[in-house]
Amino acid sequence: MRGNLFAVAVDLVVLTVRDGVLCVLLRERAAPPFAGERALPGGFVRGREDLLDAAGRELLEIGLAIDGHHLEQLASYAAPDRDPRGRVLTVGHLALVPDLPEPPGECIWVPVAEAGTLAFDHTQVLADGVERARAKLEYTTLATAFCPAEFTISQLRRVYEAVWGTCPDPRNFSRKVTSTPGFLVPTGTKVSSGRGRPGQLYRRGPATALHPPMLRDQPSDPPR
Amino acid sequence: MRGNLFAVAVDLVVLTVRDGVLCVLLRERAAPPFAGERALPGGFVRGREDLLDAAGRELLEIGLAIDGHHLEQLASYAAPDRDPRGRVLTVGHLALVPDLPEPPGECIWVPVAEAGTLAFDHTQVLADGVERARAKLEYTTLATAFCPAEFTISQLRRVYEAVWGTCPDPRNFSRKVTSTPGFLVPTGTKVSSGRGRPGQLYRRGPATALHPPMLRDQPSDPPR
DNA sequence: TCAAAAGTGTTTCAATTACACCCATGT
DNA sequence: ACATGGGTGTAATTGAAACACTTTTGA
Repeated sequence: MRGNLFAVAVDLVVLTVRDGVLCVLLRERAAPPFAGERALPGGFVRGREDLLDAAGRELLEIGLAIDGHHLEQLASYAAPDRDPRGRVLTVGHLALVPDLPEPPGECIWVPVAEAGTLAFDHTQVLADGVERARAKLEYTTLATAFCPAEFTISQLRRVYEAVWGTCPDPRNFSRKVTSTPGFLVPTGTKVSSGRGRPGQLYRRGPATALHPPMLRDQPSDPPR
Repeated sequence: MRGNLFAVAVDLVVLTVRDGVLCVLLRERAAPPFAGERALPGGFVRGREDLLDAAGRELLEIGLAIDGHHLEQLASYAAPDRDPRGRVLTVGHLALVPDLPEPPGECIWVPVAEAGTLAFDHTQVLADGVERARAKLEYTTLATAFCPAEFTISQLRRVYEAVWGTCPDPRNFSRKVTSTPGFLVPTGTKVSSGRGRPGQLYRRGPATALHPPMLRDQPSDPPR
């Protein structure tokens, strides 16, 4: 078998919305390389694991339950000098989780806008993950992955505002999501958010696609 | 460094449109494993190559020039038993080329609908590649990657028809693509396609995104 | 002259936008 | 009572779908 051998890692772009701000889960590296710098959580693929299994295990080790969370493969990165220890290919994964009371494991939540430069090529992996999340909010129902099991339309709208930085008119947004079949399932109960009229509670519906899509004001120009 | 070692391969989903039919480039495997079966062209990553470099080299070895062709990473596949020789991770790539007079190299053009079951997990890789191409025609100008340097709107429309199986009304399609700034650049010359009124010739413009997108009648429901 | 393909004009319809207005609740 | 957020009604606007019709070529 020609070709050289690689260690294969999975790295996780775990995104959430905290207080209206899109945040990513980062870990400060204890050991070299890049000791002391911030990096995406991740680790090597073990034994007979498949990629998504390895990513799920890393989520578990961080302290996040697997099921109920969105987890998908992003892209692979294998520049020859990306890891000084040798040839390491990493498969970036995107995980979306609802707001959690405490940062899990040894990790910290950092606003995406303040993430700065990360270890390895994780700056690029993070950028790709955020762009993927932004794009998918347009044409899928993925925004619910940022919400707890039951949520109001306001909470869902705040997800769009945090991820996109903007969002359509609240009243039209409400109509759009409730009129898409299978997007939201009303629970029948209402909840008060402190002030104002209480909102209807919803769960995720079975729909995944959004037709027609939700429109951003100035969508970014993705590379072909 | 924990974790086991992998051989890393790149496999290519090379798509083109021949006589109005979406075709994929396949190679019959000479050596085990899967000897005699059809597979996607590909090979192991060598030396200090990055992934896209390795995919470009494979394209060259097949006999296709690199530049001018669209080439992008698709996804990685690493199921533990996908290759009987051991742990091999493959990074699928998508390449789009215009119709070529002869099938390059040792390869054959096979209509995607007749590809059947391929070696390894290449059936899945092909399906993912086709789905990516279908999706990208909606919101990018990628269809021009299937066309030669100069082409008519009819040729471009036939790309949509081949890839999607359907396409909007020819007259509205014409308006849509010509009214999107930067999609098409008229060359000023006309060309006759045997019968009927000659059409205007165009080149690719600098635009990559399509806003608003081209709409399919029944878009497939992509996994979240 | 006719068939075939390119391209324009125009009507119809669906969806988004914008915004006036009412509803329900906490203070 | 009133501020605050939830939600409905509705007109204006935009863009796509549908299709009649003209233009330009080859046979």
